[in-house]
Amino acid sequence: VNLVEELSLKDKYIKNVQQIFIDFLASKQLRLTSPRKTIFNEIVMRETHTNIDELYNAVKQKDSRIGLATMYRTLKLLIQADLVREVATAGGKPFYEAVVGRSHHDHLTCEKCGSSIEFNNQQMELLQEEIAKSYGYTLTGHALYLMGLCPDCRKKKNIR
Amino acid sequence: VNLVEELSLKDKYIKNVQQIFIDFLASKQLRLTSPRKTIFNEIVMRETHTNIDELYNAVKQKDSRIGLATMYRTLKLLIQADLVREVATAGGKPFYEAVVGRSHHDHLTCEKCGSSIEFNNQQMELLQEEIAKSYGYTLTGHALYLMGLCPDCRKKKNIR
DNA sequence: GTGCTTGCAAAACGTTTGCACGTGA
DNA sequence: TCACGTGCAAACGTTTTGCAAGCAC
Repeated sequence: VNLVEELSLKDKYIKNVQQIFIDFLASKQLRLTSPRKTIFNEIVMRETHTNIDELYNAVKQKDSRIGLATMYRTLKLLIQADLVREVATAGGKPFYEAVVGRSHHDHLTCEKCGSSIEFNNQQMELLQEEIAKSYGYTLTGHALYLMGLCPDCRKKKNIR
Repeated sequence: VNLVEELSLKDKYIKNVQQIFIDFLASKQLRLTSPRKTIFNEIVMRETHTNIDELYNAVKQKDSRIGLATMYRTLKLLIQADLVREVATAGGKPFYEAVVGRSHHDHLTCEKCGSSIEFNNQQMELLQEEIAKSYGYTLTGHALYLMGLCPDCRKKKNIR
């Protein structure tokens, strides 16, 4: 696939996801407005999680008239529509990430420098199913955060 | 062990943990005050996690003069002393739980009724170590939240 | 045209901080 | 004694909300 094809594939993909959002809105008698479109595109395009500030800056660059309140309101809609997930963090500020089109992953975060790796481990997924089942639960989702020291920070720590 | 013995064992246990807190305070030229004692007892006695509101209510009942600010300040100290852990939640309000004397556990929560089971799975712990290592990280901690439907809620859902 | 949406500013919320007064070591 | 600790209230940063004007359907 060359670059042009790739771009058009991505476009098509976003169109499809956008349809999900439109249908969701329609089902609640809500309207597809320009701010909602802008915010939708900004978050669904992203490859990794972001926080409100980053997202709002990006949105403002596309349309500087959009207010913070609209960000929060639209984010809530996207979460309800199951297109975006809000993840609570230790620092208090949650981050947001697109759900559709992103393969499932968990997070491995360095507690020193805050850098974060996303990983996926099939054995882990299976084990979780098993544990839930053993308590009579049906697993519907999970969140796993591994905290650690990244190679860089461990090196620095040893030198000091 | 009869009830009286059990109580005295628990007392002794708390005395020991209290000593950790006292030593921690001393090492920082901090003082063991009456509010700190009250808050310490209230959280270390608890078998499961709580939030600030529950904790503050309990503390107020013991000594109504204690202010919210002191709650937060003392909680911070207990976290620094590694006696309490703060856990971020999706709803925004974190919860707190004693670390010492509580064996390690993860959470399995029903997304319908909110009830929560604490579990521990050794295989899971080992697998996490492995994953971290495979990315060059040293694992220092983790948080795992399984979401699902508890047996009761699944039953109800099927009937409807 | 109707009623959902918006930006703005104000309010609300949880948490932190400055300060004068209290208190433990 | 005197530095640390406290309660109170004010400040803070984030998120939500009320409102009048705007816009989608």
